[in-house]
This record gives sequence, structure tokens and C-alpha cells, in this order.
Amino acid sequence: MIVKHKKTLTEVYNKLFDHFGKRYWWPAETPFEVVVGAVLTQQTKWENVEQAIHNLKERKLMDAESLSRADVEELEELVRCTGFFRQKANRLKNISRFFAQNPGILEKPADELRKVLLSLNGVGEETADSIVLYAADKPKFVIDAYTKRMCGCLGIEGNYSELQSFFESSLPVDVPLYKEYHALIVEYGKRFCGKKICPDCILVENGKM
DNA sequence: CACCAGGTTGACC
DNA sequence: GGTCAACATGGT
Repeated sequence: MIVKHKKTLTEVYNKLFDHFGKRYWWPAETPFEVVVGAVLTQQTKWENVEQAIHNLKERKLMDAESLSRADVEELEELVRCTGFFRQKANRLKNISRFFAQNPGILEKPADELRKVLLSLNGVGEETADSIVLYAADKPKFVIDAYTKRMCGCLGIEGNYSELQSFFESSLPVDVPLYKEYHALIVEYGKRFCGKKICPDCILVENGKM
């Protein structure tokens, strides 16, 4: 874990918020829809996920019970637009079955819930944390590729758990803040110039971080 | 045509 | 502990 930045994470947050404004994340009508979206958005643009979610709702499959019983081949067609569609259709069925058989699982404490989610095939650290934060409303800071890039830009290097610990120990334990911060980082990441120090980076002032 | 997108897994070192 | 190919579609 290397930290060379001069700004605090709170200062970075304020800068991002001033620049991009409120992001209104996570777009979903129910906690279960967050779960489905979290799996579908893996390595895929959100616009493709919206289409797939629309398809699932149209077939009235956006609930754990229905989705767990859905025909795999039909599911594959409905989520095809998100890529890795065979994997995702299969994993979605299994994950849905788990949620159907464990109603109230989202009420468990954050760390316990995270551990259970990680045991599901197709749920890695980022997906688990996204579900804990956005579906269960529990404080877990989500680290994704954009977060790692932004941290690189700030001179902060580390693996997933190191970066997560860094964010969680640097910020007040605040669910709305965690939600907004991650959403802002994604927005920043989409416009990231691709270099560690980018001249037009909004986090840079006068050539300094 | 090459490359990337809001990752995860299993194999291997 | 870390690295890497495989997984697949859709957009620049």
C-alpha cells in the first residue's frame, strides 16, 4: 500500500461532487433488481444492462422466485446484450435461487452478508460490496477498476482490500456518502484521460494534485 | 479492425 | 499471496 497523495479523500469527494453533482445511484426499483444489475454489469456498459433489465421485467422475471425458475435458454436470450450471457444466465438462476430460499438475507450485518455473497458463484468482491451497499444499505466501500485508476492518479496504490480499508478508514461511516462517492468515481472514470497525471484532470490544479 | 466496458473464475506459480 | 486466459456482446 503506497500513499503519496496530498488531498484527503474528503477533499477529492468534494471536488468530484462539485464537478459532477448528485448521481442518483443505484438506479433500481427494488433491492433484488440491484442484485441482478450488479451481476449483469460485470465487464459491461450500463446501457446494455438497462436493456436486459427491461427484458426481464417484460417477462415478469424480476424477482428471486421467478428468476430462479426461468428457462435457462430464455434467460440467455434476455441477457445476451450484456455479454458473457451463458455464464450470466446460469449464475443469475443460482443466485436467484439463493435469494428465494433465504428471504431476509439482506438484513444480516454487512460483514456476514458480504461473506455469504462471496460464496455464490459469479459474485466477487466488487459485486458483493455493491449488493451490500446499494441493495442492503450497509456501509461497504465499493472498489472497481475506475477507483483503482483514480487512486493511481492520486498516487495511491494497493489491492482491493487495501484500497477498501483506506477509503473506509479515511471517511466517516456513512452509507449515502459511500454510495455517492462510488458513483462519482465511476463518472470521473468514464472521462479519465488514461494517464497517471493528466493535464485536464479535474483533480489536478496548477499541475499538482 | 483493434480496443474497451461499473468482473469472476479456475489454473498455475 | 499475485497473474492470466476465458467468458461474449455492443459501441467507438
